Amino acid sequence: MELLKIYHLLLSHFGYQNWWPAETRYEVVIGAVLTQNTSWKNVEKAIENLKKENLIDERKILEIDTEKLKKLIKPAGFYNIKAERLKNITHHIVKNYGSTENLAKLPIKLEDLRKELLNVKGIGKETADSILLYALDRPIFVVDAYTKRIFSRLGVIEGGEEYDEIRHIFEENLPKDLKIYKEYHALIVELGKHYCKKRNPACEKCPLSDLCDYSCLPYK
DNA sequence: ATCCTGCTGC
DNA sequence: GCAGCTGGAT
Repeated sequence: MELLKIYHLLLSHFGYQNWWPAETRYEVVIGAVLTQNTSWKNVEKAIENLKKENLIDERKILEIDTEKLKKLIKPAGFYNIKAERLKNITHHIVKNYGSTENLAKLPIKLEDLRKELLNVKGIGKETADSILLYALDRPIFVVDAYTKRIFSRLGVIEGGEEYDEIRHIFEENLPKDLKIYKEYHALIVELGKHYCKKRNPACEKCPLSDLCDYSCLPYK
């Protein structure tokens, strides 16, 4: 498996992404929920709205009226359910750990913490893993729609595999390294957005074209 | 399989 | 105009 090689190709093409773009752990949690099926650009606006009101704070999100929260996060779309989801995950964190910062310090087993997050309504596998990796610094590989698309086009996976199966493929073929996990997923997103697009992929310029049979590039 | 939503880029 | 977006629940 050449997953590490692909990582280095992406890294030398795009450079370090230094994900996740956030000032605090809790801001990562908020971003992870808000970006569900939503482009980051729109999430930025929602987070800006929250920052203006100094709301990137677990207690304040719990205190704020849900209708007001909906208005503030509106730019991120799906604001009705996302407001509830933000309340849900925040309530879980505060009730059990006091704060995201505090949760990050606790020596809870990764699998246990993951199951716990998945029990929060509105937190699925991808959101849970994003929180674990980027907010809590836990070594877990995040799989998203870009990951599935890119690596099925590359032929590394078939495409129909389940989330955790794909996650295991990455975890078993990469060094268990936080930095690599964080950067790799960020690089995958970058490639998916600008090159390995759903339609009209830019295969000619793709840094992985040498490894990929998906496109119909001439003389390949 | 469908619903939930605003916004950007083409 | 409308496809697509760092999904999840029903």
